[in-house]
Amino acid sequence: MMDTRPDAVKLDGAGPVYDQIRRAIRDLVVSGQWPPGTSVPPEHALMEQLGASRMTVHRALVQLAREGLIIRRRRSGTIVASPPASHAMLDILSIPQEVEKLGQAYAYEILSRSDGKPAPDIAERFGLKRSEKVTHLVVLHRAGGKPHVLEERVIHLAAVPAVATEDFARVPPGDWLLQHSLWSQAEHAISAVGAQSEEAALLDIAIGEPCLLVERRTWNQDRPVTAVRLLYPGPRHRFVGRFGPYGQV
Amino acid sequence: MMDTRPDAVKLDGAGPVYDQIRRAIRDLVVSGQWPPGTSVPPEHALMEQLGASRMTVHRALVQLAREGLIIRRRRSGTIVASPPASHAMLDILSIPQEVEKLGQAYAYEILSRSDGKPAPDIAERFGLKRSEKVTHLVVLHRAGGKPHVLEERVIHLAAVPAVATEDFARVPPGDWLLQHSLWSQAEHAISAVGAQSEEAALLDIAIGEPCLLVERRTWNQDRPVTAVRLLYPGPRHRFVGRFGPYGQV
DNA sequence: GCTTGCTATTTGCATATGCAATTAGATATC
DNA sequence: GATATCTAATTGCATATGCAAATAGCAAGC
Repeated sequence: MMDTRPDAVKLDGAGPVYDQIRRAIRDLVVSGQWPPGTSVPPEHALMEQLGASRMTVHRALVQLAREGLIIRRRRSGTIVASPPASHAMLDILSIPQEVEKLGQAYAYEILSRSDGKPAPDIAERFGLKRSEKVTHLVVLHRAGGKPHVLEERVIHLAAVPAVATEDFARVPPGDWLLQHSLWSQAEHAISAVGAQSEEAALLDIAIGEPCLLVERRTWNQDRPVTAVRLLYPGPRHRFVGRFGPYGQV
Repeated sequence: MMDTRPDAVKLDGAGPVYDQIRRAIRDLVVSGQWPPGTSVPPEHALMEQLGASRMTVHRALVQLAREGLIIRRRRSGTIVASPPASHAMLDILSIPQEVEKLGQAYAYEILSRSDGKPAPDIAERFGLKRSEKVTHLVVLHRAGGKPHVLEERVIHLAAVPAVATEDFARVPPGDWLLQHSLWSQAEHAISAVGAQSEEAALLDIAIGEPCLLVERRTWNQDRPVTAVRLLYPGPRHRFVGRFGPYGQV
């Protein structure tokens, strides 16, 4: 057995007791004073040491377990977890918000629209059956007058019937959908591609210029709602995320 | 006042009661039966309706509130929240894990190493002061014999003294650091760039070919630990993440 | 050695109880 | 009408209690 004499848990008197306990233990873990594998004192011991009831200690520990900092097993006790494979959290803002955050003027333009059964190339690009009725849109978003991102989207009429009577004159499709549709699952994929000729022309860059491609598909209870390809030109654009181990912010 | 007659909460008898309640309400929210703004019945009402104690109901509601699905205020009651700006969660695996997941053989090679004060071009690329001592590494990771990703990394000697005596012969630097260093903050940036000549040669692609560039910097309590640039060739590579509204999985 | 079963430890869950904090809405007062 | 005050609804927190479930470690039996 390893020596697992843990440094004492110290409360700071600020806020609810269960949260003081939670923070105290969290700090011991993230500061490395309790490295992974350290055994956390059992509830009864903490209860005595801290003068709190077992349920209060329990509440703190349950929450830490849900956050992934500790692992609890009946009879075996509680140990500090190893930091899991991290997730990078990237904020997904709507495009108008994104541009506004850059401090630039936002504008958009619907370049094309078609309704009904999809053309073969579109069906293939989005993995659609030819029989599924969709609305297909190409939208150019501008920031400060310059092309910011090229959006190509299909919206499933079965999932969002209201799209048939919407012309997207005032609100771009992404934002409109947030208001007029529901989704329960989404999938993102981020990759780098070279701009094709048409895309390059619209984005005002050279053919083959590297672009960030974000492909997002959303479903509501396994029924597809919308799929979108967002093409961001070159090194101009980057996704940034900040986070801590154990998935914290 | 809006009509806020909520559909009944129904338990399914599977697992702990508090979790049945949590799931039942979560499902009503994510399915849209309780749209944002709907008022959730007060604890006493749910308690009677479900035959559970107030603390049990409370536990479910507290958890839903922490997950951001509902908003609770004393006296005002509980309402369904609006979905927040989403985040895309991307799994960040270590590179060996990443390759293994692809079902390919993993290998890596240290292409260069230098210790001490950084050369000017390196200092600039990573935003270092000339006086900070670092170890600078270039590593090529292969999957199934082919170049998978080119890694360029600096490790701060002040934060990780042990790096001075490690040759990374058995474990690549990224994985080694997970074992031998602590971090409390990290920042990712993902962008698309064209391969420069040297990079292209090492990755066995054409100059200018689009690549995904992941730049990650980590700190421990505001002191820099390591910074890395990972260059993934072309459309071969994509980051994928799945998630739901309200930040769920 | 191997398996089987017992026992004590530790966490998990649910309840009942009581009080504190917040505040919407009603009421009283100016 | 405006303002101050009160009241009651609602959530937040902590405790005490009891039992259930899992299981590590030990003991007994083969």
